[in-house]
Parts: sequence; structure tokens; C-alpha cells
Amino acid sequence: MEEYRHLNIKLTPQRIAILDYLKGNKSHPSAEDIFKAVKKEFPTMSFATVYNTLEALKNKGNVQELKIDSSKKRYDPDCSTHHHLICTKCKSIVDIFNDFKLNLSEDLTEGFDLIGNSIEFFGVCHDCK
Amino acid sequence: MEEYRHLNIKLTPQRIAILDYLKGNKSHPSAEDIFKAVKKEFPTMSFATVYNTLEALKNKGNVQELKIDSSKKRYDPDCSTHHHLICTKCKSIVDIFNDFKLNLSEDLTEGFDLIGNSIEFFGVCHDCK
DNA sequence: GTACTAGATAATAACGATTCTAAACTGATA
DNA sequence: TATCAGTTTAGAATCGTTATTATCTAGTAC
Repeated sequence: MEEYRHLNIKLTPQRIAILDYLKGNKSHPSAEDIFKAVKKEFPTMSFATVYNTLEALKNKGNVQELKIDSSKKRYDPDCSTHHHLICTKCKSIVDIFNDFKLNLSEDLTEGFDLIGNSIEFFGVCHDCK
Repeated sequence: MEEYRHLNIKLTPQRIAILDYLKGNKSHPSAEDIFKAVKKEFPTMSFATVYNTLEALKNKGNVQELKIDSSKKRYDPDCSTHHHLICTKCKSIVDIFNDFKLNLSEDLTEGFDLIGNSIEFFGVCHDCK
């Protein structure tokens, strides 16, 4: 597909299937979620391909790795600035697009060069209540 | 030690050593950091004891598990409300005690019951620049 | 269109953090 | 001081992720 040409990565059918799965995906899938979804179309799909592709997309700034779930990495194809609201029970994740102004005075940063921030809200989702 | 009696967990010498190591510790250690430190005093110390004790302390609300480092869990004996500033290179962590007011309007929370939030600032520390 | 090649895929092994198991041990209570 | 529920230990098992290697193929050049 031409729409992925701008990524400047070699476009294989497997990669296109992964990209299609990720496009507009708001579920913040794990590698396993991606693997299972793409395996339906490519039964020989291996985990290595999922991880390789995610690595390539991360390097191109086209996918964000989330550390929200301590048991496994999750991935977000939306690289715009936003935050997350996580259900402490089922680990479902909702995007929060508010722009919060968080100023840290120099004397608190202990000589760090600040790059950015990320806010994790937590709560219990509708289904888990 | 009497000072740990209030935890209401059985106090073994190994647990006291772990508690002593954690007391006032601002390094946000991993299980391995704790294991290595306590092993000096108790050469037969096993990882299971470290994880068991951390689990007990988590349940008592006396230790916080941090998901900041995607390759391993890190632990914070300071359970007061605070945030973290993380070096993207060496993964060192500094506490930020500012109290930020983060209001989320009802219509953004998609039916979640909000519990709290945690802010992760990231940057490059003095030593890694 | 055909050949070439750097880079991708797939199967599997390796790895590291964490959890589990089962037997021996011990702190806290009576 | 005897008891026992809970703890420690060593090691095995598990699980997510990374590495390896042989095979394959997308993209380029001819």
C-alpha cells in the first residue's frame, strides 16, 4: 500500500498487515495481541516479525511503547502528545488528550535536561465496577 | 526491630535486612539491587524471599511498585504522593514532590471511577549529558 | 522483465525477570 | 518449650522478549 511508503521501511505483506492492524487502533495492543490478529491472515507469522516491525516503527517515531502494564509492553500507534487513563483491574487504556501545563522549577530537576512528561491516570473502568 | 512491628508481618532477620535497606532509600531499587545488597549479610538469601517480602510490603501499602523501567520492576519505599523524573539514558530516578492539580472532566473519563494519577517526567541527567 | 542484494521472515534457541514448588526451618503465640 | 502457620531456600518452571541462522523477498539496477 502506498500509504505506508513514507515510513521508509521495506514493505512486506506481513508488515502491511501489522500496519493495517495498528492503523487507528485505540486498544493499545500488546505484541501478543498483534501476533494473534495478524496470524489469522499469515499463519506462519512469528513473534520475531512482530517485534522486528515494532522496533522499526519505534525508530521511525511511528509507534510508542507503553510501560503502563508491568507484565508486558503495550504499543500505541498514536504518537501525538497525550496521556492515558488505565483501569487498575482489567488494564484497559483510554487516551486523554488534555494538554496539561506542568512546570518544574530548575531547583527541582537536579541538573536534568527536561524532555517531556507523561501522565498516567488510574481508576476503575465501567465494565469492572 | 520494634520499628517494623506496626507492619503486622512476621519479622524475620532477612525481612529486617530488606526493610533496613529500603528505609529512606531514594534509589528506587530493583529486586536485584535489593537481593545483592542483602546477600552480603545473608549469603543464603534467595530471590524468592526478596519477592515475597516486597509482595507483603506492597499489600500493606508500605512499598510502591514502579513501572518506569520496562525491563524490570523497581520499588519505592516512599508511598506518599509524588511523581518521578527519569533519565532516559541511565534510568536513574529522582522524586518530584510538587502537587499538580490535574482535573479531568467527566466526559473524558468514559465512565471510569478515578482513583489518582502519577506523572512521569523524562529527561537526561547531569551525569549522562 | 531478470538478476542482485540488503534486509526481512520463520523456527527455534537463548535470555532475564519473575513466579512457583516442596522440603526444611523459625518467629510468635500459648 | 512445643506447636504451627507462615517463611526461607534452592531449584525448576514460566513468560515476555531478544538473538540466531538459514531461507526468502522487496526494491533497485540493469
